Amino acid sequence: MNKTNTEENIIQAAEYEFIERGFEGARMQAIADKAGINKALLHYYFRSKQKLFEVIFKNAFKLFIPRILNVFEREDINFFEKIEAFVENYLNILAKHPHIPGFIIHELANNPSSIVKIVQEIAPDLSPIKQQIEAEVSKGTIRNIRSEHLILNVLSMSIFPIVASPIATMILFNGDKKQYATLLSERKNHVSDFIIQSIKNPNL
Amino acid sequence: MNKTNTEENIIQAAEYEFIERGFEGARMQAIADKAGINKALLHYYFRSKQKLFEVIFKNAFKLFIPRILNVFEREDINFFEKIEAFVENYLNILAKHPHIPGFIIHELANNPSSIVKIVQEIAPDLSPIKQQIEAEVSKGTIRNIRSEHLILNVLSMSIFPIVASPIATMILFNGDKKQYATLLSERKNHVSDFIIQSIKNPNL
DNA sequence: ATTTAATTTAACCAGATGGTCAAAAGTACT
DNA sequence: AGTACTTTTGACCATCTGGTTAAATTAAAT
Repeated sequence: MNKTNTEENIIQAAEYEFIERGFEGARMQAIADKAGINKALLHYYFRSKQKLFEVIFKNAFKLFIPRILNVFEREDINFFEKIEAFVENYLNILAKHPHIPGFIIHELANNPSSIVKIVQEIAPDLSPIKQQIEAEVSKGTIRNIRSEHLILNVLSMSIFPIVASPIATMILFNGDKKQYATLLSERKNHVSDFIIQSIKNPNL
Repeated sequence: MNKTNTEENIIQAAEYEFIERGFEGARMQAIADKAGINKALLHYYFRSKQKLFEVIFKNAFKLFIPRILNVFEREDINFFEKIEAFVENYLNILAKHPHIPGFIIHELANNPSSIVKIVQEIAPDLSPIKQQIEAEVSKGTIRNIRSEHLILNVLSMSIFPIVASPIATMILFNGDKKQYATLLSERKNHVSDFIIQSIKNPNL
């Protein structure tokens, strides 16, 4: 076993454990077992549970501040197409990592300074997007809307149905997961349609 | 100290502890301290951490399946006004209990059967609302939309900004909580506007 | 082959945690 | 005042948990 392999094994195991159970629920022993190593080796590579957690959290968070925002820097498509592209992209990422948003939200709920720091470091700068929205409002392509609301609406309709899927499945489909999965797949088109329908200037 | 008082004290303390820290993070000792009693008394009233948790979870969940749904049974207002009334009501409840939705979502993430059972018992029946949406589509007052999507959109835009407030505050306003609070207060009008704008039939 | 450094393990430890128990304190009833 | 029942407590326990240490194994360098 060389160092690189073990370290990677640990990270994968820790990722699963932390994201599935949260910091408090995660067990160092479980991570060691899943990585096929001794618990002491865990502390040899990452000094403490806290340190290991921070590595995992950082990785997870990075996944969700994607280059996807770059969509809004493209000049070959218009604003509505950018929204479509963004939503589709984001929903794809969410489908691949459905447990990460809930994980991030939960761990951030109590605002432990260690994590807040990480978020601040990595957090993306949305001001270009804000400006772009404001520009569209000025141009009159979309009706008057505060940029923050629009951003929040897009993120809400994309992320929430994933984060709250257990309850949503029960309430909407009496627990039928297949039906809910179908609904989710429909949302790749639905969400952007719904948004564009709402913001587009009806006079054009 | 009479029984009623102690029991109520425990429940209040447990509510705070569980909702703030989650089942795994909650400590029986902390609950006992906060209730001003002995830890053994906790087990005298509620046999185990699990049992106590279930009581708290049930209470919390009940708060969010409100009679508010009754809004949709009113006959004195039209569909759009119902949406407005619902959103305003729901956002008020959320403002009063901002930590409960995240709590419910997190505890349900791993689908422990004990909790799933509770949810199934209490979960509201949305079929009247679904039918109402479909009726509006037939009437042509709103454009064609699948009822589940509309419901999910309303809930998403209402709940997500509260659940994800720590990150949202950082990303949108660099951590300025006052600005975010202002934004949230604006949403009582914004969310229903945004929705109605999206679904209303433009030909009418 | 021998020394040196890195990797891995088994055995332990201290503190925390949920939970128990027998006795004490309180209450109600006669 | 005495009995019976409920409520409350302090002391205690078994187990779990993150973390440590010293020794063993393996790999790298000379």
